[in-house]
Amino acid sequence: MPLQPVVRRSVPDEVFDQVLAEVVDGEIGAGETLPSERRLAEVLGVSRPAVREALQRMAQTRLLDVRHGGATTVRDFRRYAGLDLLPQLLVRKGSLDAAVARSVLEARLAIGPSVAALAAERGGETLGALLTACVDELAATDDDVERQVHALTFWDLVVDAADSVVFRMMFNSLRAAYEPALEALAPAMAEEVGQAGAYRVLTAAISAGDPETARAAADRVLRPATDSLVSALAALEQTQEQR
Amino acid sequence: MPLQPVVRRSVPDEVFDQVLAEVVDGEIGAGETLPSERRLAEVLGVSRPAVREALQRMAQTRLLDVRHGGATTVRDFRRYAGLDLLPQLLVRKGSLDAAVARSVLEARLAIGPSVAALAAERGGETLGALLTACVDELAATDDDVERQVHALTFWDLVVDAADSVVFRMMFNSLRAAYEPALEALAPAMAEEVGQAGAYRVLTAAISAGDPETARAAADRVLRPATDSLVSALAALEQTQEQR
DNA sequence: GTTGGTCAAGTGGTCTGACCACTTCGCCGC
DNA sequence: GCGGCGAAGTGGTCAGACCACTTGACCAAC
Repeated sequence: MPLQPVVRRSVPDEVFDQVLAEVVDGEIGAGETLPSERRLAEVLGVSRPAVREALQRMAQTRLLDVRHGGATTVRDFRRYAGLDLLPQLLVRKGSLDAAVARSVLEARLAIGPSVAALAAERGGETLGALLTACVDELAATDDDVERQVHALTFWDLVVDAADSVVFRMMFNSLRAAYEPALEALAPAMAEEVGQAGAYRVLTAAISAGDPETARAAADRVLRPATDSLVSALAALEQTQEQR
Repeated sequence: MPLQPVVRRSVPDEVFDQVLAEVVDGEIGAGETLPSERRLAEVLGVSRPAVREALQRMAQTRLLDVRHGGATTVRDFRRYAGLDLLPQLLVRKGSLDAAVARSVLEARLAIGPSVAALAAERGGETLGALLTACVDELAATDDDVERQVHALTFWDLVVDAADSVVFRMMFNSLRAAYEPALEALAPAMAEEVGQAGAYRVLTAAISAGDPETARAAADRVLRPATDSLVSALAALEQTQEQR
């Protein structure tokens, strides 16, 4: 068994997670008020600064509305939460949320091709060589986890070449949600990252500076696994509907 | 002159913004270490908890790496920052960053049609009526700011109907960046939100449950303004290249 | 009755100073 | 050279205090 890094959870982290769970699971609905910082500190058995830090972090994520002198109220996270909340939503209570996972797959299928097209438009001279090297590495290994890492690097290069901050940040957010579960997802993604050929075609299109071909090639890289996983998740989603 | 709400900036807010600016402007490069919390508190003339709160918020945004007992180092925000950083990047030092604005436009043009297609697939019975009501309101006013608000509501409904959390959160993040500048952008967006007819076509396609028509209609709503603004920004970007 | 003022209670905002837990790194003895 | 020790410096946490603000009840003046 591979040794795991020791997880060190600070007190504010713990508080953050607990309050977040209350909010996300709907225990405290939007518009309701949270207990006061002092009260929370007392109940949780921690100091007020610790509570405060956690609440401020939640406020920054637009999950709380903290008003000086007034009460702290819960906001509707569905309406206000940004993409950075994705990791917390994707894996809740230790298991993957099927609806969220489906949504992630849909999003990357929608966005990936557009990013590839932009990369084809704007990619510099060296891009082709970098991508090729990356695909070579992907093709050279048999390990699905390693393949995923290389696929991620591949897309990282593509996103860089697209030269669009918003896509860059979207990619960062998605990766932040994806990476922690990378090992667990290895079997699910094996189908996709095993197709080195598809990545080669995409690389060629991008290198050639042909946006529309690149868009289609990217679709061909992403669609098969997306489709099969989405239907698998749809089945799972039925099961999960115990909420 | 319309009365403005009083802005009340807390000490940690102030610290957060200052440190963020240092990081985003590259004054402190990725990998470099920040002064210690005590030192920062002293230099900024505030208490350590205030500094701490700001730094923790930055760490949550993946902009800093805070290690117990060790130094606090700056991470490469280009590689790690999530979409929630968008507002801070879009308007820096009080003025709009052209490259970021261009990127926002590109992203919404890439994503909007896909969301519309999903909405057409999944939209319920009442969706059409809601969208129509929204477009009616949009068509009924002459004020460009109001029109934008209605357009935003329109897309809000579409995103809801698409029933995909990731797109929902992307939309939330984009809106959070967009709304503060809504008034300033009114002239730029007037062209788009003035085309009530295009929104009607899109509404019809979504109501009809026809994904591909909806995709094309959404493209037709978004593309004209996107194209003209992108070229305007390209010219501006030349000017801004004094960095 | 409505308006506006006052005041107390409760909340978040901030500070101080202390101590704990951890990392770093140089010194020391082997 | 190498392992271990320990001081110094860093972030983590706490307690308690006080300030600033909102809220709502109460009351006076119109």
